[in-house]
Amino acid sequence: MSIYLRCLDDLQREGARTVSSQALADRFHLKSAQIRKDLARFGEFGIRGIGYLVEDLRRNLTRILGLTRNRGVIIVGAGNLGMALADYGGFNREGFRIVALFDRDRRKIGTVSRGGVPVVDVRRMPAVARRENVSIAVLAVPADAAQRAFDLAARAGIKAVLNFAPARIKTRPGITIKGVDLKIQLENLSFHLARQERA
Amino acid sequence: MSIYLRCLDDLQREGARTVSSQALADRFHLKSAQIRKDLARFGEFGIRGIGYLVEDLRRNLTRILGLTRNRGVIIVGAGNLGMALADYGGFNREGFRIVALFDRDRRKIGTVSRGGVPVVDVRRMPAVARRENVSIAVLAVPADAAQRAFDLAARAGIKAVLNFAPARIKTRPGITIKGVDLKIQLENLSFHLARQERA
DNA sequence: ACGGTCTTGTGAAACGAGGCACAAGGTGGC
DNA sequence: GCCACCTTGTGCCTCGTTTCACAAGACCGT
Repeated sequence: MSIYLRCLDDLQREGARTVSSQALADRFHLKSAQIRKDLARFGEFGIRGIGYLVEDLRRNLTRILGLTRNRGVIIVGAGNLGMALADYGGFNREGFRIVALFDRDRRKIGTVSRGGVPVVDVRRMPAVARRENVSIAVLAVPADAAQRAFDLAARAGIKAVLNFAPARIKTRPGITIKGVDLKIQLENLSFHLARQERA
Repeated sequence: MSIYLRCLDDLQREGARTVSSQALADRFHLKSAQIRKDLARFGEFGIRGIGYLVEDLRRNLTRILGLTRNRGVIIVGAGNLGMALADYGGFNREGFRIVALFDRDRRKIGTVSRGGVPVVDVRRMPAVARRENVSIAVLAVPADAAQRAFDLAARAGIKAVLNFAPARIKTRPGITIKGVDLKIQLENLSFHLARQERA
């Protein structure tokens, strides 16, 4: 549902001052009623006869998504994956701010990623997380270190976790965890392929 | 739905010869009826009074998911992300086989990743993909190269694409595309956080 | 000022996923 | 052989989500 926001950014860049639910629906291969229902859940942002004011709707969406203040994010694990995620795409412009990478390897601690994100000793995670008021952590560690990394993040006051490690993590109440397991993604693709091939 | 397979692997390692839908349900915090419905969609694998034969069900699931022959996978873009994905976790054992990384950078071409995956000139993609009968590609390139990479993969006969670039790609009929956009993931987490904070 | 034409918001209908309960089928003990 | 006991497959129901259809509001040309 947050992909609407991305679309609004595009529209704003294109200079559109207003947009109708129908126009949005076309962009997403959806029905216009769906768009209206989604948006109406959080208040009446539209104007009948006109549509939605792009600028206004964009502000409201960023507020609803909790992106008013740039949320701090930490990345645990400064391997290839962690580095890649740190330099991914310009978050820093749009709602998120990668505060630091954490690792145990002494040779990595003290360096910075190509994008300028510092690599910090994992033991300093609680201090840094609290000082910068970080509530989101990304786990980019090997599978066998995932649970430990999670526990550490939990102790550091993290409230939401994005887990890239191919491991099932035992969470605890009050912490949202979302897994991004590449193998499952590939299996879903393979499943779709198998269906098509049978048909 | 494909996470069942992972569970069956675990069970087989534990030496279980048979498993009931109830036992599976407990592992996933689901109801037993759900499991049975899911499995019955593809045929009657269970035995009344006994449950499911682990070995047998596992074979059937891998067949349904199209993993009977290890599917070949290519990765486009040999940056940090591509390298990390290539060495991710032991796919090669379980259904997928990373064939090659592709890149345009001459300094990278000819090298191999830590896990032993070779980096190949992007112009050889069609030849390699067809020779190895690859049908899945992973896009790990910058946003501005994503569309070009996709077109290239399409010409190479790729039928399914996993896109890590933060860009919307114009697909074409017959090709399944699945986006894994980190920013959207983070926004979803932020949304959940915002909801909790308001409550 | 006023009819025509947009577009939103929303009640009603259609659809699909998830859960319950039970008949059918199979095992093991006696 | 028979009976108590399991477990699957499936018809029914419930509930949330998507879709449709329409009244209410807002602009525009005349």
